[in-house]
Amino acid sequence: MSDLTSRTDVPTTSTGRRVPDKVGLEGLEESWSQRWAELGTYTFDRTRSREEIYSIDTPPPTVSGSLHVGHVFSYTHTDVVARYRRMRGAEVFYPMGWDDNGLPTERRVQNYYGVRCDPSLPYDPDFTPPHEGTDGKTIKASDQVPISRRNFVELCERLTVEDERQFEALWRRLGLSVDWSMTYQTISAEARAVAQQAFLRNLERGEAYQAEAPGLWDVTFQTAVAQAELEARDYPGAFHRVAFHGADGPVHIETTRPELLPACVALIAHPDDERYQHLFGTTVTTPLFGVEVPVLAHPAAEPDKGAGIAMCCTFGDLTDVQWWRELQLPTRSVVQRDGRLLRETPEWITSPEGRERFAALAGKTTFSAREAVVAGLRETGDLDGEPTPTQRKANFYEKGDKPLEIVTSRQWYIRNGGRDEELRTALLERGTELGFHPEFMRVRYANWVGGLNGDWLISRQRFFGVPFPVWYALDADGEPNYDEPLRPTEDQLPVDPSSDVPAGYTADQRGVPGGFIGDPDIMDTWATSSLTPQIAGGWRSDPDLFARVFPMDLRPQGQDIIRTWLFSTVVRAHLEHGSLPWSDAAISGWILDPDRKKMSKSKGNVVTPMGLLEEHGSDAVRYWAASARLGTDAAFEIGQMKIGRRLAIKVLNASKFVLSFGSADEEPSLDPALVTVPLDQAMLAGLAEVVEQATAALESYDHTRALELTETFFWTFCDDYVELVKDRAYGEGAGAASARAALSLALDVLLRLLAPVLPFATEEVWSWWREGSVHRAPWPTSEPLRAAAGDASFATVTAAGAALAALRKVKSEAKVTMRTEILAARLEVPAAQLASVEATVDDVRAAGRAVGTLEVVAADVEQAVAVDVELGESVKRGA
RNA sequence: GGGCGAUUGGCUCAGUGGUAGAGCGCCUCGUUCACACCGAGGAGGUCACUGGUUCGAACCCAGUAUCGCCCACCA
Repeated sequence: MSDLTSRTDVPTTSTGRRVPDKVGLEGLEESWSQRWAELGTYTFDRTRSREEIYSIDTPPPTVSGSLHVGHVFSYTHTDVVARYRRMRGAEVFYPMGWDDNGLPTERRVQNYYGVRCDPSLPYDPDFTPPHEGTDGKTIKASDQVPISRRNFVELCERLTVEDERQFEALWRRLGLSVDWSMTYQTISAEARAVAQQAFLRNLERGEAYQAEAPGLWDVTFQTAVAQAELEARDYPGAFHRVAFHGADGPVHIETTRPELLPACVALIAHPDDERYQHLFGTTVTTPLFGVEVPVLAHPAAEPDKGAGIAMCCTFGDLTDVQWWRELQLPTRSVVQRDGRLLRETPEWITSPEGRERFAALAGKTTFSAREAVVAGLRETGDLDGEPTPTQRKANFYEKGDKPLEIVTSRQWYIRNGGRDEELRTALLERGTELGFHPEFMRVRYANWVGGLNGDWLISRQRFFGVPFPVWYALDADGEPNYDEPLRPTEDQLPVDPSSDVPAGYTADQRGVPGGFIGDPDIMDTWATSSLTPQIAGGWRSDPDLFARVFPMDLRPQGQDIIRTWLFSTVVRAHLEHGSLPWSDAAISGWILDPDRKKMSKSKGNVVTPMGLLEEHGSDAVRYWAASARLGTDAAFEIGQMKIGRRLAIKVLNASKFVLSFGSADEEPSLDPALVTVPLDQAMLAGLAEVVEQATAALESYDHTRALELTETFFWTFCDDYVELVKDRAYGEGAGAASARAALSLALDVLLRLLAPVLPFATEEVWSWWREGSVHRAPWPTSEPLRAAAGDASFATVTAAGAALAALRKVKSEAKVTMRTEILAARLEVPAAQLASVEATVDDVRAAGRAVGTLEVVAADVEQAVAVDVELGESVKRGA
């Protein structure tokens, strides 16, 4: 049994043939995926050295998300690479991860079990959820039972087991050559420990820091949002022309956010703007609220925008933040974290009328506050004209549906070059060291890094996720000391500061003066996902393994997450290891539906991947995926899968035929010395060329070109070469032996060339006549083929094929069966092909049933043509 | 506004300086001896547009248009 796991570095001696009478694709996925599992065909051998290993940082799919054909598409690309590298002799490290961290899982667990995470609660080891599997029904927040973070994580792990099973079943059926004993989960204790350890080291080196600063905030999810998660969307708004009161009369500004009037801290115009020179240095008062604010000059003000003079509020947009910071303006925030205005009138509004105005707005949403402010401005006559509707761009959290507000909060950041020229340059340099496939994806990295405007915000005010592993000492007044966080040691990780206690404290000191509190926040999912090489490679728990796989060779991923996953992984590896996380990145494109739109659930055209595999067969679906080059969007095309299916079936049938020659007890010979006939040598010469070109293509991550070359050769091999030699191969003697050896040699090579794309059909055929797995067989090289071919040229096969086609054409035009004999004919061939056709004329005769005289002459023709043909009696249908 | 990619037969895509290619679809025909999940033959394109370079351009250069995506733009 162990023979299938052993490497076949040299062609094994064949042990005869076990070709079934009937061949087909049905059932190959089940039987082979099971056998591969039993035999450990893809088991990773961790004794190999770094030089012998090819390691892949596979994207962990979000298990709570739905399975999508896009997954099948891009994971097939990776598997083709993995199988190729394995056959090239590398030990492939190809673990699968499950991403069960983050909002999608949080929501599912809430609904599935009817619970809600409350990190302030203690762990309950005997907790039983109130519901179990509520069939997608949403449980109202008020009905959800609050539980500790640890209980919540346990439920998550329980729920995702089922999701993972489904994914694994799909991947096995698709034929991913993953070592299934090596999977990881992004919410596992190990992943949490890795994320916390990496964070603590960042903290120690000063790469992670806390800051109280204005930042983008989602009022629905009530969490801070990072630059990478922004999405600019069109959002309807209106310009309001509003009068401020100056000493010399009104000063008009235009704003889309009149509700921020109470948060106004200054009016700002460009220093060169002549219209406002006389106002610089003076003050004006805000309408309605009567707050005195200065008129200031700043170059970021654009004279041709709006009125040319802007109202600076804390905070309406990122320009406000810039002005606030650079002009050292006061902070007068009125929008709270829930998206509503302050409930109490702020102290900077002093006039009784202003305080009354604000009191009427207190606690309102920004939307109703805006209506109220506009009504007020109308009343006082400070609204000049009517609001003009406009379509503006606003920043949204990619999962949210309300525009982001800017609020001040204490957050954790990791330095990513966003405010540090030296680090930015270093990270841009890393980008140039990384091999992007395709190359043009590189600019997306450079654009993103070049456009960063701040460090990486990694803290989230959510409940489910990896907690920050720090506590803060409370002083005698109960105020936390944020400057010196209390840290665990690395061997204590993972910790949950909401239930674990820092060294030197006892549990009853939590939250009391002189005691401590835990950091309430969790890390952004990218803070964990950016460490997949470290998690999968055993950075923390298995340094021996890590040394053998890191830095990894390949990161396959989608183009949409270059700015997030790819970049953040580069940042973490750069900071922790001073290296790239991998040498190459393979970027897959989108799947487009027939309307050329990205396939999505909302379009209602989602096809379940398992259904696709069941209907068309895995090899067929893989063929479709492998036909699309990296970085190129591909159409979801059933037709392409049918072509793949046809190819897989042809592989089975042609192989069966090739293996049928010779007597049953005779072993197919792979002896190149037997190949003596020019046509056979010419075919092998062509195959040698294909091997070289396909190998070069795969080395440069161009699996599509490799497949195309192989496939084209394979069809020519079947349609022309096999047809030409089959009569001879049926016979006896040196000619027959030559044909049979050439057929076997070609089959042996073609199966290996096709194995990465069609793992099931090729393995099935391999099992008929060879030992071991084709997927552990060595990738073919051209040398043995060239040795057998001598100086023969594939042009001979082309010429003979063209001659055969000319004979077929006569019969096709005469509408007779191909078995009709040709009693006499003259073949006119291009002069350059004359020698080739003459050398192969016996095979051409046999294949064309040219039993009588066949004269071959050179003529001024572009392609071989048969003239003066005398056909024998047509074999009619049913005759 | 800046950038990246795409634009080739009805469809999906190759082709990156030397007389337009493949597969699917279509048309005609054939077939129990590997394969009807088959085979043979055939029709079908001024290579988005305009200009330039060149003996010669689908391919190089400049510009235009359309589509997709990334980034920026929130007064």
